[in-house]
Amino acid sequence: MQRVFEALSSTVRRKILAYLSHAELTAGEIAGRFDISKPAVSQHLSVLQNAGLVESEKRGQFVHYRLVEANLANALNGYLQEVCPVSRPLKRESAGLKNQSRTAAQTDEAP
Amino acid sequence: MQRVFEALSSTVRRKILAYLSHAELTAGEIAGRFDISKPAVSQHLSVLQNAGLVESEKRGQFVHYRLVEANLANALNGYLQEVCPVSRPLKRESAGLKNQSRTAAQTDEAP
DNA sequence: AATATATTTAAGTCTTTCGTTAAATAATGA
DNA sequence: TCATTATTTAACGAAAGACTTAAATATATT
Repeated sequence: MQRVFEALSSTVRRKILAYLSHAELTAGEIAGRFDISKPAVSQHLSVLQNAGLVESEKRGQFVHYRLVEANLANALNGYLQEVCPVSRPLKRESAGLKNQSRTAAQTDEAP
Repeated sequence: MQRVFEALSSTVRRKILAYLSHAELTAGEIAGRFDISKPAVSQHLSVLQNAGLVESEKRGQFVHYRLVEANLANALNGYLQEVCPVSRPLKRESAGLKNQSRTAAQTDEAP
């Protein structure tokens, strides 16, 4: 929990997760999408991996990274239900979603 | 988005939110639940307030803090829907849309 | 074997964050 | 008014985080 939220506190790391949500990528492909050095990206990937949000597999000389969706979803949904108990805020929550011009959904999402 | 995740990256701040999920509390009541100084807690409350996760109201000499559940839920659910494909089919289904696949843009920052 | 490519580790700097104590602000009550 | 209580602001040092470049490791190529 601590590591997940710390991992998510960085814009670069959230962007990495967004990239990985579309496709598995090598470390180099990820680094190529940022203006920072490869070692810097490598460190960000370590943080994400230690948080359980990504996993890596070495194939040949490349290291492929992929998102671990379940861990991200469980961490965020779990925390949400801890702090925003489902019983109480359903109506207010979906009203808020509509208000923010995001399509309202996921009020009854399974864990 | 940035401020929300930065706010959530601290254990103390997540605990404050947990306390506030059960009841509205004054700054002093919150500070009394931690072993750090009152100014430290006050700063944490500022971070939470700047992130839109809590709001405060001064009544007499006390400042009462309460959780803004909708903002927390929207931030976390919104991010999850961006990054976790599993949440997207549900979203489509409940919205009755026949949207093809993921929208490629909008990776991180909210519109 | 020698070289090139992909990635990580190491070491150092710079900035940010987290805590502290002391002082300021504001409401309460003797 | 003066003192007390509640809270925040200010200033500062210690710890942590995010970069950098240089070096190490591992795989592929010639």
